[in-house]
Amino acid sequence: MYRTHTCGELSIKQVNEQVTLAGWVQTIRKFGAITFVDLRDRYGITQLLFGEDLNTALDANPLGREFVLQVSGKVQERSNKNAHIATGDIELVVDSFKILNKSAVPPFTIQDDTDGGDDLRMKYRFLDLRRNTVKKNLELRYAVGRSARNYLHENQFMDIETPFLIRSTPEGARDFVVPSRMNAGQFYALPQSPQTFKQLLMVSGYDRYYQIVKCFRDEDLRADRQPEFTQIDCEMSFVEQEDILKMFEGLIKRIFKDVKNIDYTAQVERMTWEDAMWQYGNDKPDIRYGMKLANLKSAFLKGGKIAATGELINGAGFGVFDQAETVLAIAAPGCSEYTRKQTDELTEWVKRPQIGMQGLVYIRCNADGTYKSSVDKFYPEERLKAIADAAGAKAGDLVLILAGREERTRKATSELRLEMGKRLGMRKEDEFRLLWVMDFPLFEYAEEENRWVARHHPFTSPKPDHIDIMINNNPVIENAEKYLEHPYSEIKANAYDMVLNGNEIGGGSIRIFQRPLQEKMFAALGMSEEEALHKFGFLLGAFEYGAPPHGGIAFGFDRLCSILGGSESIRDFIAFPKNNSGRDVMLDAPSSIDAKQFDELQIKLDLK
RNA sequence: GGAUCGGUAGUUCAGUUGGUUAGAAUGCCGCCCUGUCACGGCGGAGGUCGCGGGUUCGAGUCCCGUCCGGUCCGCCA
Repeated sequence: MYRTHTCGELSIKQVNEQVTLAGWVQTIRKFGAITFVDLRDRYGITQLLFGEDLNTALDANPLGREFVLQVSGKVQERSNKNAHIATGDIELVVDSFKILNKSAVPPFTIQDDTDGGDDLRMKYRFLDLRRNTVKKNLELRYAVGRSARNYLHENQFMDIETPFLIRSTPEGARDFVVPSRMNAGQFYALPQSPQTFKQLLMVSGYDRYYQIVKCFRDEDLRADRQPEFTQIDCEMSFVEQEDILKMFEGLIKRIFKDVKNIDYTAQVERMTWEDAMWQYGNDKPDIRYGMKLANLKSAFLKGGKIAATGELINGAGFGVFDQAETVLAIAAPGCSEYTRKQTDELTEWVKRPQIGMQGLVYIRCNADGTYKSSVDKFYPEERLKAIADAAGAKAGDLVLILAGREERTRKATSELRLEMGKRLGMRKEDEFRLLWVMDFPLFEYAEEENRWVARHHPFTSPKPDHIDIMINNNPVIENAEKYLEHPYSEIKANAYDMVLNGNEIGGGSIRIFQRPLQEKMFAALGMSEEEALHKFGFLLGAFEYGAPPHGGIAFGFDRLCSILGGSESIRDFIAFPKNNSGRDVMLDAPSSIDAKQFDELQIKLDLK
């Protein structure tokens, strides 16, 4: 027997018991004849005392960091207790020990605040995983998964596996492809999601399905995006949107309770996509704080100067505003005292290429009721007050105004709102606010391809009221610049995203379940009948055989874990993640393959 | 595809206007220490300044190229 206890469980109760532990050497503290060794395993740390009995004195320094050690001895109460660790009341007086394995000196310290950089930690990820902080993240991930499984199981969801080697359908993200040896020249694709399989399972009558499943997308990475990632993938039959929203806010609330011990009793708020875009400038608003976007129509800003007659002079305002397609503002609370240096810095911030604005106009709403702005010469004070009021500013606030092309300005103002929220400490890590964003547009117009693309995916159903618009109109666009005037722009989808603190953690829809509508959808996306049959014939065929009404949702498991764990990066919550360029630096993958493998696949490499 | 920051001891970093032998902390090795838990004390080893080229009397420092890593934009139905 290698051990009788783990390194995390001994306490005052076991005093005088003879025990055996096994684990890794965390630290060695030598004091002449006696030596303290902290022994670590997955469960905790126990202090070992060598040398009280001279037989076990460690004279020749036989141990090193991360050696694997088996020790036996008696548990004794410590004279100096350590309140920082669970086993701090006791120590193990070693009477015999065995080095089970030696260790090379690790390239970084195995501690909570390691001295290792990200790159090095990834290369030696097996050592990094020994660290308490990383272990905690994986434990949290396990807890989230377990909680989800329990909830879904209790609600009659059935875990069914779907294949990883499937057919490539170049719609949406790029596929990872895998060559087939037995079918030379042909390739499997790894699934971007099990979407069509779970819909087929609905046709098969498994009316509540779930899977915690790997998905693969060959797109560029981010701190919160990996090429292989995990979804909590769910689908239900005989449901309306309302049923799904209730079921899955229940899931998230359950996870909050199980994992964070948070009773999320509040109603999960709901917002239409349109409101989200107007009020927050993006489709995943962080509603932990206000600072909503105010739309200052350029007409309102025009005519700043006042003629002798008391009338406003049309078009005499700040030229940038007069010409802008959109003028948006936020009121940063309590920032009226910002120094020139600070406002200049914010101006530089919005001018960065990632934000891409030309400049930033501000109005100080001073505590004494006066107004001061960077465009004073264009607007009299009462006009500034009117603008500030429209932006929802109070005395002491700083109004920040951006102007330009609608899409860019909206995006930039949204970013500025998030940045100011961060700087003002309004995005509190321990506060969680859920939100459903609903009624997304069904289509988006892809200018490069001159066609409509599905905003969610091509299996999403339109709002019942909008089905006629889809059926009765030709998707072809005569004038690409005026796509907004096309009836398809009006069509809203039965789709919903769950947003947590400004992050999209899940999204889904009520699906199309009738063949004619699904065919119409493929046609709307510019697919010919043959093409649709070729790519999705199996699904269209299945819809002929009694497909039930159904819908579902998929949650980004890694991202959900990272948010619950208070981290920006999902890599911390994945045991073996890829780096920024999609590489596994530990395995040094991807790599080239043997000539023999190419032969078997009948593939000749000819890189451009 | 683009922007931007970084690469100096095992590790994390500092290194002034281009100027003597490239430093600190930590880790590592040795010695001392019977109550530490970030132990302490003394001593020691450890460097192709990512790589290639250029400017210069002289380059860690300036210029060009390249590789690697981080973050972001595009992309991610």
